[in-house]
Amino acid sequence: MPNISPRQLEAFVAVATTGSVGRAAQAIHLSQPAVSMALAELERMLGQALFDRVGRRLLLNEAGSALLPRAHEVLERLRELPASLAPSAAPGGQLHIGASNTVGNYLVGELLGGFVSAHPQVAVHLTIANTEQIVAQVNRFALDVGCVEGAVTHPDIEVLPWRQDRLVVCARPDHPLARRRRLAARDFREVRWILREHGSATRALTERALAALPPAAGLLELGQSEAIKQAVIAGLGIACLPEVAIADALAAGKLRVLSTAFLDLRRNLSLVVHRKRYRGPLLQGFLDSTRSAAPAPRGGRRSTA
Amino acid sequence: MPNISPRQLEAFVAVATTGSVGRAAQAIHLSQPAVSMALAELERMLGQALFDRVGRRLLLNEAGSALLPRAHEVLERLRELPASLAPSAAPGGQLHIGASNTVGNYLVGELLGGFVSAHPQVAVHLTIANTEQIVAQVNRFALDVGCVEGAVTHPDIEVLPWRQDRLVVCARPDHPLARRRRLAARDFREVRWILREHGSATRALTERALAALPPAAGLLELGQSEAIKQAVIAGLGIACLPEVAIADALAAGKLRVLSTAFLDLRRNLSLVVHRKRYRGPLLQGFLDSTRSAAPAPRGGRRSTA
DNA sequence: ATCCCCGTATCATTTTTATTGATGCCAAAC
DNA sequence: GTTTGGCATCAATAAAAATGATACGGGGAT
Repeated sequence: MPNISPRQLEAFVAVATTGSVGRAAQAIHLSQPAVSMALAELERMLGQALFDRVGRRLLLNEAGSALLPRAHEVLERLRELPASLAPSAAPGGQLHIGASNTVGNYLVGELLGGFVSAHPQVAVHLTIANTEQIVAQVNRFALDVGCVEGAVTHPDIEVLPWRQDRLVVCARPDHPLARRRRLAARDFREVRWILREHGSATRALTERALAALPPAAGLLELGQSEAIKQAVIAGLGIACLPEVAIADALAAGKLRVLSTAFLDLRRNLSLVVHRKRYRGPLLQGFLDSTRSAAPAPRGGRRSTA
Repeated sequence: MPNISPRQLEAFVAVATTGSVGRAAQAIHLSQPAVSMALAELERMLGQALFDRVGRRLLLNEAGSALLPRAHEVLERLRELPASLAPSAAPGGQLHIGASNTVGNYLVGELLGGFVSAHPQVAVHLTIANTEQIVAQVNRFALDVGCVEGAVTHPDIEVLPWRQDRLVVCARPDHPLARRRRLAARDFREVRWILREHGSATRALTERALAALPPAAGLLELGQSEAIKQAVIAGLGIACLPEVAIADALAAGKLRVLSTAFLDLRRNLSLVVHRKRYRGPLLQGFLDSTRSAAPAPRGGRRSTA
């Protein structure tokens, strides 16, 4: 009775997460044939294929999906063994976190601050991409946890509410609309909007808001919130951006928020985790840190308990 | 960074459970030097000893005790991987159950019946020994679960109440005491008692009862309940035995129970499991099966649910 | 105190296993 | 139809582990 080796599991997990034998090989520092053979041997022992070979692509099939969480867990527990003996040693491992654009750029401190200071020996990898990509990577175990804006509805993904976020419409202080106290929808005729790219959750929410306004005079599409902010400051138009993204520019007097009380621009930021993902001490610790740190308004003050 | 191999864990677990490198070697079908080297390599990688070498004996030290449950769990999860893919296949593994003398001999059906019929492919190993030995083996992971009579108070052992048991005082139907309706303590002067050996939980409880009675006229000590039963039938004396052990003899009219209502001879039978033992589907299934089957009053009748 | 026995640790050799680089093969893109 | 990119296969090599023999060392017996 041949036993499953950790190398085979490692190869399988790597192939599943990267989606290709070649990338998996370089991810775990092995040659391509080694990974191919390890995977083949694993499938032979299990008596069934873990991937559907469609063309030159490997797609995780049902059996593979069932195995992936368990294999991942076994490997992680195996890696945790040495650390579990040092009594009070910090875990010291790797944590792969994904974040959407807004969160990753402007809420990094709030998201990671408490955790990294409490666990200095942990190597944290932050990947920034749009919601869809983050969720996909969490789903195939390439990321341990994601923090995104959009509402996620995937059966294998668990969504943990983190905090709320608000978009605001902003303009240069000398913009005509910026001088007025109260605004109505019809005031937004003939303005030029600057938007994020398609696929962005900020863009999606902005478009929902724009539907309630008169047609825009012109559109400008930029890939980054920061770029949009600079464009608004330069007077190229007005934009709808996360308030956390323009806090500094508001304080500096370079931007002004328009009073668009008639628009509901709030949204929920959530943490997403694979439901069957093994929550080791590191991952669990991170999730706990976000739950305890989230209610605090600012990072400067520390709670006593 | 050298990784821990399953072989090393297997060797470590085997040494920990058997208490000797040699026995561990033959248990996992390896040569003695192989186990010795695997263990040495594991300790080298962990940077600390798992056993205290006192003389020619290996005693699990603190670090080893911390590692054992985790190592055991990793190995079991690894073994479970193949089975987790077959959708509705029966688990099919090994389950090592320990039982004290009374339970193992007379309550086997009640203890194992429901489980083995529900899981035909599971190989069940039943070890019979006294309470102390069973607990010791559960504690060093040599047994998955034990079923004993005595009260266990070990910090690493979890005790799950199973069912109650009762001892009864019995004699031949033609014994002078067997003919009388009501008995008192003083009626037990000048009788010959037949007891179990020292170390037996039945013996301990019997002695507690005897302390409330007049001194015995004579003692006879036998190692097995069945032997005692036959001795009582042969008229060699009276005995205090589990009622489940003499049920058939009572029905056959070969024995009679004395009405000793003034003695409290009830005791609790419990399942004992190591607190940190990984409860895989097999072990968990067995524990569940005992909890659901226990409330049934007798073995002859089957409950519908 | 000394000898003997039992069990573990160590050593060199052999056997097995895994890894590598090269090559064949197939499907998709041009 | 040709080319490209990627996975599977093959023989050779390198690494690791298992084995049998042996050295070491602590208890128990005399």
